[in-house]
Amino acid sequence: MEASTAELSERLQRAGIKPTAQRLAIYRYVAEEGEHPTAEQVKAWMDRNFPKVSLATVYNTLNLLVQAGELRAFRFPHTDKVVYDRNTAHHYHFLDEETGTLIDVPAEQVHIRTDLEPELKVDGIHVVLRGRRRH
Amino acid sequence: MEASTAELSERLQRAGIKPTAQRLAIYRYVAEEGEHPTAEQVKAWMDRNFPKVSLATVYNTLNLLVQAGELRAFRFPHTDKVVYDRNTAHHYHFLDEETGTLIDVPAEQVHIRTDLEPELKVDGIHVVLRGRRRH
DNA sequence: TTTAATGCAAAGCGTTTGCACTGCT
DNA sequence: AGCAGTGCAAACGCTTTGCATTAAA
Repeated sequence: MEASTAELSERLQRAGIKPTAQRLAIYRYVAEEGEHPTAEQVKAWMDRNFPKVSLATVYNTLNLLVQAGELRAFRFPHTDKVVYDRNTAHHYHFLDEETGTLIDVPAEQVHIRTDLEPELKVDGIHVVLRGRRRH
Repeated sequence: MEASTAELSERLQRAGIKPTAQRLAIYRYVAEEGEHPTAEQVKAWMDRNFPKVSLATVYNTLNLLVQAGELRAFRFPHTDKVVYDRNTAHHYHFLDEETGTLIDVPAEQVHIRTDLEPELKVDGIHVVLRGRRRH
């Protein structure tokens, strides 16, 4: 499911983002290749595949994509770095504490029932499952 | 349930922490008065109640207390600042998005059932409920 | 030609660290 | 005297910002 440059470009335009070459490269990576990358990892990929892009542009573009809803940004307990997630669907995460790897968990695989005081109205739930993946 | 200085002092000693005046003051605040305070808030309280304590000592002491298991440190999605929690029992949090207030939620009030691929072995779960408290 | 995007370096924010000094024991 | 604890300022890691330069419509 490799999207063409034209497709990616169109998706950016639809999101209200002018599809410059730098943005397309970043978008291609985070939307197709990167697995929960940090800004640092995006920058490293760009250095290899689209040299001369500044870290500021990486951050600016990632923030744009997040604001446009094309990407989600998460902060996890185990690191200070923001992690970008192409999965914009409702889902949770499993953190493999051995490797630091994040694994998407579909919302249907986690069932939560709360029994709170009635004045607490829940609008959303954040779940991080911590553990190990057997190998 | 105001603990005496002697009691607090003893608790610190039992935790392997030498009870200096600064540490006692910080411990008194976070263990009895502060509601999920940040280091900044601890420092502000100290400035009012125990002047001349450095920010470094605040951080060092909070870290000591966390290592000793007397306190827990959390990072939440809505802020970069670490939040200290005197509740060392297994519990979750409700974040009032209107006020930024954190409310402890006893573990018994949240029931979670997961249905993951068998190779994912869960050791712990992080839950943050986001919403509003009706008033 | 007007406007937006980029690159660079500096600043910002929360937290940590190095090191000299203080004060118990 | 010895040594843990403290205070100060500098350093740190990640992210954002200001501003001059470049590219695009």
